[in-house]
Amino acid sequence: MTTAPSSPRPLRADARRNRRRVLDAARVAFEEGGNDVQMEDIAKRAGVGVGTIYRHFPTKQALIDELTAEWMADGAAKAADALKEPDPWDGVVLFVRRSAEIMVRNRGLREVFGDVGQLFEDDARVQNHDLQDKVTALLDRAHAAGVLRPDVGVNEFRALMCGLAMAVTNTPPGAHQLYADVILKGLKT
Amino acid sequence: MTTAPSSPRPLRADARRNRRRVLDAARVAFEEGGNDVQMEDIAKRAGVGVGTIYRHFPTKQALIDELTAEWMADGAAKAADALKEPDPWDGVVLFVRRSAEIMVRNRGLREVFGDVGQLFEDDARVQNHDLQDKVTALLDRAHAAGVLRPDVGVNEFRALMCGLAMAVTNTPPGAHQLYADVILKGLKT
DNA sequence: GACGATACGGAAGCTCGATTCCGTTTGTCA
DNA sequence: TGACAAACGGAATCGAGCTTCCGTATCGTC
Repeated sequence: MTTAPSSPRPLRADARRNRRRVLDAARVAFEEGGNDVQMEDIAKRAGVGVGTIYRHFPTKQALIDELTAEWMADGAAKAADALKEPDPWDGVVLFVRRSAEIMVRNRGLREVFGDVGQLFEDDARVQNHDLQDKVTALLDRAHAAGVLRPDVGVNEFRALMCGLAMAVTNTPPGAHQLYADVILKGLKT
Repeated sequence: MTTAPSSPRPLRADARRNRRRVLDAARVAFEEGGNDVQMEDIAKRAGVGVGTIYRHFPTKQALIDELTAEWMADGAAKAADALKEPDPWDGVVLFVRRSAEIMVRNRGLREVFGDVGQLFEDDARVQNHDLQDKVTALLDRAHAAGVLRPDVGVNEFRALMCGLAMAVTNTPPGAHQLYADVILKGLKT
């Protein structure tokens, strides 16, 4: 996933620094502008030339994938938090609410989710088993406690989260918790 | 909205025929492939040259807008049906269910909805007051009967429908009614 | 402090799709 | 049926972005 975790000699100091700058700039840019930020914008924000981006990431998509992996890891962490909640239903509520909050601020993530089909069918591109597993655990626990609609599995849940992302997209600030509430109410047994 | 409803001389017979063919081909194409169908595909399906499309519609966007207007009109008709339902809540249910069904089959419409901000803020481009008004009536009636969450107005409802569209997007066939149910349950007082 | 390997910047190239243009064809009207 | 306007087809043009390339600058090592 990350470039060369193994053998070849370590990056030169300036290269390491630039790689980080590119990633940071790209993160901000994609969170704000989604897929239609341009490579040149990112380069400008990072204070490097486009060529430098390509030295570190073979394509725009590879760069996005790297960020996506980060976002998924964050999500997995959030799910892990939610699992710490003693009450199974509270766990679900917490996770959905937080997800809504995150998605309001991250257009790139919303778009990635819109692509779900592609993203999740083919596990080659972005590793997300961790997120997948944690969410499954969260839902299983709620099912076992009989507080979550039994016909909602991970896939259905994911689709609903995509929906939430969409609803949240062009929405007056603050309203996003309303959508989270509607979905939560709909999910409860 | 439609090209020149008024003064200039009527279209020649072949032109009229071609215009219809283009529109029909475009409808099918956009329903299936959304915004990324290409003008040339449409031309091919319609059995005309690209030039002919441009004789009738100044840009690709104009063509999409024309179809969008049709889709909105359909939606308004569905909302009108729903208003005929004697029970206010049944009306909402009917409308949401049917909308879900329609959206599963129409990628173009889903994408248009994804753009909601643009589409509805600026009423210059596509006329949709009719849909807007009918849905407002539907919701008002349900509010008055006390069966619909009072904090859900047209805008919130629209956002939720967008969400539904998204959820429905990469979904196993048949599952879309599940999402409609979840949202409906969440909407009910 | 000199040399080779690495990395950099950003102009040029390439691809893909929308849109334009114009020589040719077809419909309409007398 | 002939003349003219209207419409057609589709090759050529144009623009937008991603990606490549290469001359120059920097790093790390001896």
